[in-house]
Amino acid sequence: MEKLDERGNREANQDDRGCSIQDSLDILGDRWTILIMRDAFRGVRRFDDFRRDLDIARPVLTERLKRLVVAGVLDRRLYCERPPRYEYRLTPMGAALSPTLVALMRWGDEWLTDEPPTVLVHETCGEPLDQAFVCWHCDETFTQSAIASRPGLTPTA
Amino acid sequence: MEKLDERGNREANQDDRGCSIQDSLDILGDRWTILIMRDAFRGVRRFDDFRRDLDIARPVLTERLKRLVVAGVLDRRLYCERPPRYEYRLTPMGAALSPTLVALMRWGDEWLTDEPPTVLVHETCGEPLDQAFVCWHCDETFTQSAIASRPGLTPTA
DNA sequence: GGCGTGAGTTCGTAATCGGGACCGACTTGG
DNA sequence: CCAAGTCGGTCCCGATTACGAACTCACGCC
Repeated sequence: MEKLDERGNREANQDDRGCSIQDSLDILGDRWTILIMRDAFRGVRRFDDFRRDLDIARPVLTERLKRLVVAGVLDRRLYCERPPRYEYRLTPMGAALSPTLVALMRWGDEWLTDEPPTVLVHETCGEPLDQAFVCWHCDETFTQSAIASRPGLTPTA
Repeated sequence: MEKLDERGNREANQDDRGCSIQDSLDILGDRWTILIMRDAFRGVRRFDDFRRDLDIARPVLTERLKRLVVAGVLDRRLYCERPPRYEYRLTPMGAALSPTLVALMRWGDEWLTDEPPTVLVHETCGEPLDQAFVCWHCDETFTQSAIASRPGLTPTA
């Protein structure tokens, strides 16, 4: 089980265990969950709205929502006592997924559609935003290259 | 099938069709694909290396790689004629997924693990990088809020 | 000639998905 | 009071899909 790389070192334990991408996918990694989160970002909160919007089978939705609540990305709260009705809201942990969703959306917009992409705009000026990497130290911004990752992910194609 | 919102407008056709998150997930949206892409970013290129690293069933891996090649995110090329051996490399389209993978990794690092997160460093200065939104117009950078999205995704929790 | 390896395919079984029916609590309308 | 509707589920069943093990094929090594 102990995996060694070609140089004989133990791979930075980013690997088979503790890889945070793997961990994230343990929560988000099926055909529906990310779409549920997308809807949650859009403001969808109620069971039947998710169901109708996604056209997902009820038992599956029930199970997914339950998992997401347990995982801590959604919060199930009573919004009406009589009759008891629940709504699902993003927790801070769930809201923190926005960069992921945005990245996914931008990728799809850029590579998968011809239609005009969804633009995110800066509220204060109305100009389009971009998602990028910043180095607060150099006060530099770049969209992709010049990144070294230690350890793990190597974004150089 | 024509869906109208409460104001009677046709929802910005971002919705049930043409949502780029949905489109992206049509390619990436199962338990394995994103992990395959993560490995590809790490430099994994050969069938059996993917298989061993992910501990994925062979037929499933075959199918996923095929889909990814058809989708255009991986390129299958012969790297040895006799015997014929193939390797799978990221295309530009595949490499463009790095922000998504990074976002996912950072989310997992922040919310799912206690271990020290993987830091991406700026190659020229060695200081840690951050992923953020930038407004080239205002020359401002922010990590989350103050974003209005037109149309679709509303990242306000 | 026998073994090992890389890249698969085939097959049988096990888990998962999706659809439809049903349920329980309550509201609204007559 | 009774009927119908809504919301948020659960239960069950048939169809997909996943997974594991075994087999294939083309070679390279000794």
